[in-house]
Amino acid sequence: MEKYKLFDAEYKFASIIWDNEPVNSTELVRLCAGKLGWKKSTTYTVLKKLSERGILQNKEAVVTALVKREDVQKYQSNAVVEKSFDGSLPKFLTAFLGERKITEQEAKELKQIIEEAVK
Amino acid sequence: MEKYKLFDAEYKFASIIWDNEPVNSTELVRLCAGKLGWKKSTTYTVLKKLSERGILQNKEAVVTALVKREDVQKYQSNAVVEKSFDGSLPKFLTAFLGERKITEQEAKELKQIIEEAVK
DNA sequence: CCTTTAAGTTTATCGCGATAAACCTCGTCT
DNA sequence: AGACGAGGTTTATCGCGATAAACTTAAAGG
Repeated sequence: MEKYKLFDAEYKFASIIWDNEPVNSTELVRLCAGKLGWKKSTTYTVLKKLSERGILQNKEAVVTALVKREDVQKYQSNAVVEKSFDGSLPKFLTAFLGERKITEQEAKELKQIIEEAVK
Repeated sequence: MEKYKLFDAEYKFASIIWDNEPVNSTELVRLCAGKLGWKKSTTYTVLKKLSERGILQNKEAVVTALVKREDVQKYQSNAVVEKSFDGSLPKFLTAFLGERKITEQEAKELKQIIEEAVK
C-alpha cells in the first residue's frame, strides 16, 4: 500500500503519536516541541496532512492513529529490500550482518521468527 | 561510515557502474540515458560529485567504483533498522515477514545466513 | 468587556536532491 | 580550415519535503 509511505519527518511525528495516543492536540504540540524542536504551526501542518491522507485523525482535539505502526513498518522494510536488494531478504540479511557477530541467543530468536513464517 | 550514504538517484547510478565497471565514461552516458533517462550532463554531474566523495573514480575516461556495493548496502540496511526499528533486527524481520509465508527452502537459506553470523 | 489561551488554518520560506542547459577543449576526419 | 564527436565543467532550474510565520476563532476567567 502506497498509503503507508511516510517521509522521515512524518514518521518521527507519527511515532510520537503511536507512543502517546490518544493524545490531546495541544499536548501533542508540547511533545513535538520537546522531542523534535517543532513550532506549534509545524505540528498542526503535518498533523493535517497526515489526517487528509487517512493516517491520523484529529477529532475534537484528540489525536489518534488510523493506521498501525506495524503496517507502516512493514511497508518500509519491504521498500528497502525492494529498492536496494532486488527484493531478496537473504541479500538484505547478508548485508546487514556482514562481519558482525551475533550471540547464540540472538540467533535463536531470529530463527524462531523465521520458523513462525514458514507456517 | 557516513561516507557510504548514497541518495536514491546516486544509488541507482552507482549500481549501473557496479554492474559494468570498468566502464568508459561515454559508454556510461549511454547506459544512463537508456536505464535512467538521464542527459549527458546529468551523468557527469553526478559522476563528479561521487568522485569528489571518494565513491567513484574517473581516470582517463574510465569509470570505476572505489567502494564496494556490499559496503554501501550494509550501511543502508543498518540505517533503516536503526531509524525505524530501534536498531533491532528481530523487529525488522517481524515487520518484514508479517503474515507473509515463506517456503521451507527459503527458511533454510535464511537460517543458514544466521548461523554463519554466530561464528 | 477585555484579555488570555486553546485550537487550528492558510500561506510562505528554504534547503536540497534531481536534473539539465550551455559552454568548453581537443583530437580527428574531410 | 571547418565540422564533428568524445570528454568534461559550470552554472542554473525545479519540485518537494521540512518548517514556520501570521492570522483566526472561540471559550474561559477576572
